[in-house]
Amino acid sequence: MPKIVDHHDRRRELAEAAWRVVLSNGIDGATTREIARESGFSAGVLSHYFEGKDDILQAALELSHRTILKRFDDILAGLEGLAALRVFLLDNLPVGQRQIDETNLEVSFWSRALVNGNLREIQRAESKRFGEILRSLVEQAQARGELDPDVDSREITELLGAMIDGLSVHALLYPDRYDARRLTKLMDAQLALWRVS
Amino acid sequence: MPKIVDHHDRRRELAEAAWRVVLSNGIDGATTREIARESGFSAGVLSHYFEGKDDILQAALELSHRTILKRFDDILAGLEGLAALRVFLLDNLPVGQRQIDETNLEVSFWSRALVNGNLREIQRAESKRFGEILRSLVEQAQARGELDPDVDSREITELLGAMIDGLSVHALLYPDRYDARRLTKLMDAQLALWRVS
Amino acid sequence: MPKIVDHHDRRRELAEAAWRVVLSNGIDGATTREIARESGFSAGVLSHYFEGKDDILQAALELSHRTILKRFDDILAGLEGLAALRVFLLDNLPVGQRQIDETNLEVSFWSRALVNGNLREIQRAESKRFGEILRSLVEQAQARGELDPDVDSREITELLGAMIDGLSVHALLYPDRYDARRLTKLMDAQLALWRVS
Amino acid sequence: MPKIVDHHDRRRELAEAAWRVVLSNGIDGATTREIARESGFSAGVLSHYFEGKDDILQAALELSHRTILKRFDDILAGLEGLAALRVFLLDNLPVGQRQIDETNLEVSFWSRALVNGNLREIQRAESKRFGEILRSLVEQAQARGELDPDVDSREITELLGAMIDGLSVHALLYPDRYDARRLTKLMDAQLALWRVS
DNA sequence: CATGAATGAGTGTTCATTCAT
DNA sequence: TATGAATGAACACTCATTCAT
Repeated sequence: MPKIVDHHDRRRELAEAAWRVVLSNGIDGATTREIARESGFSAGVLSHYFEGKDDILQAALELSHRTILKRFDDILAGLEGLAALRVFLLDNLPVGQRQIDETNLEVSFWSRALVNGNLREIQRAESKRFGEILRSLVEQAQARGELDPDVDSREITELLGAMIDGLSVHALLYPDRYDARRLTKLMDAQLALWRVS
Repeated sequence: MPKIVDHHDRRRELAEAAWRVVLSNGIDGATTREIARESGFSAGVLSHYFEGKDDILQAALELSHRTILKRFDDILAGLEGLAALRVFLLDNLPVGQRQIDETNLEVSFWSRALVNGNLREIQRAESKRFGEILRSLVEQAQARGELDPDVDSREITELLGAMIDGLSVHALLYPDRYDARRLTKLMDAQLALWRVS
Repeated sequence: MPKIVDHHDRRRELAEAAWRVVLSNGIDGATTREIARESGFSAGVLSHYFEGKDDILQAALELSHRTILKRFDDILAGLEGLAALRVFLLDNLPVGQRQIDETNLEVSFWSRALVNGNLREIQRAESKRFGEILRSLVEQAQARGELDPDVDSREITELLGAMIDGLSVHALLYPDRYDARRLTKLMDAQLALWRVS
Repeated sequence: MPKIVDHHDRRRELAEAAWRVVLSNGIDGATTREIARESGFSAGVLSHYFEGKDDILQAALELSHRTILKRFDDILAGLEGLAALRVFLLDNLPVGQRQIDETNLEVSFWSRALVNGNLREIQRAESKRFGEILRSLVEQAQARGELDPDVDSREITELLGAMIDGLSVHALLYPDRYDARRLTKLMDAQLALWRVS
């Protein structure tokens, strides 16, 4: 019997390598050779686990999404209402190295998603999942009277979602202008706008 | 007797071609050959006016920035306070084809700027100019009592700037979810949060 | 207690798979992976039974030759003279699916045989066996007075042999121009040229 | 003004290199790198003149066809009837190095034509042109009473065409069995079968 | 005996860049 | 100044082959 490798595990391992390469080299510098090198395998191995380069990059993006989604449970455990919403929002800003990396990957894929339907669909699905969680948290906070219940929850959700991505890209491009404290302060200020006086 | 060519004009001409190619092919599909073809010149001509491909792309980005900045004067002519601020913000959302194209180019460059110091500097400078105009408009609106004067103008500016880019990328990636009307409504809703009651 | 496998049988099994792959994919598209897949075995098994890819292809060719030779006995059973010769010739033209496949394989190997001594030797040996049978049938027909006995039997043999391969390649490349009836008619016409008036 | 290269000339030059590489390495060993090396140019130059590898190989085949067709005029000049037919047939057998090379190329492409529609069409067209010339020569010889006028000229044409290709492939694969003299003798014997007694 | 993971050389192809004209 | 022929490194990808299990 040959060495048995779990196909799923190896795919993940290679997708993680792709993830790291996109972060360090940019998405344009993420060549299959470099991904293979980063993974510690030879170049040919990629073809056993992926259809091609696009497939690897998609897998890296989806891996990042899955990682982020999984973390939400831990983050939100024991929290409710506005407190949960705030933690959720702050965790989706580049306030720590982990979040910086995840956001970096996301932004790296935006330019490609503009001209690649597959990537756009992946991000659309993630955006939908993200929006649903966000909206549910917003409505919970409204129900508890912590946020103005008279404002359409969809409006709040879309504004907060846009704020997340807008602050994220600014923080990544101009890290000297937006450190974790500033991001937190800005997000709190935005939330405060919907507080009931 | 050599043909006299305005160096500056020709650079602009080529940068415009690069601009169009980035929009249609994506920034990864923007090859020098394609830019040359789009410009109507031969491939070799690029080397007379640009250091290399990066230089062409930088020029295209800077051209887009200059075009946008020039338009602000027209847009804001005759307007003051909140009205001016609102028009300024809406003009920076992808509400029309021109704005969609400009935003598309901007987003296309973000991924490269993450790993390219030159591009990052260009965008930082533009962001600074943009932020100064925005802040001045915000403060004007505050001074006129149209926006809450007790909120730090820098805070409002940064939130609005983030909102612009966040809504922009969402509208580009998911155009079915964010049409011009929705973007306008959302931006108005955000502005209303700072209205004095 | 190792599993007992008849080495010879397994080679044949794999050679048959190679035979099928050459037919469906062309000899250039006959990869070891595809041959393994077609055989139902894993890729690595080929190395246990063959020296390498060339060896597999050789085995497929030899298998085809053996299959063809074996069939001659059945075909010629009970026939003599010109009738036997005619049946032999027609059976070597692409008049049915079996013959089409066999001819297809043969033609597929010609290009490789031009630059591969091993394959050339295999085809030379087959050609020799084929020629000997053909000549014996020709001489039998001559002896029976069915074909002109004054013509050198080697000459008739070589012309008939060339005619077989020439018609074969034409029929494979231009199947609309040469169906089974036309091939039969042409071969009969050629034979008739040596009939004694 | 840059060095101006006649596109058609350079294509021909490269197609000739491809022609030589197919002869020396076989059609499977005809890599673009090797063709470029043989041409004396770098690998990248091929893309300026051909769509891809298939296009180069097609061009090599078509070049060979054009070369052969052009020679017919010289060969047949001043000849008529059976004499012309005989010279035409002999020139299409591998009796000299030039003909050997041309036939070699042709046979090399047969295996690919079996699975490649483009190549098959090219060879079909050539076969059609060849057949038309052949038939016209046959009919001329029949009209002059040099060949039996009672035999269908199409039948003679198809048999001679098949004989050409059959003898050709045999001569290429087993050159020790078929030298120029033998090929000539066999072709003459075949022609004699239709002579009027 | 059979597996299939892994290799790495080699493939066709693209592309930014150079430079003689 | 503008051309476009030519370069050659780099790219994604394929594939025959090896070998530990």
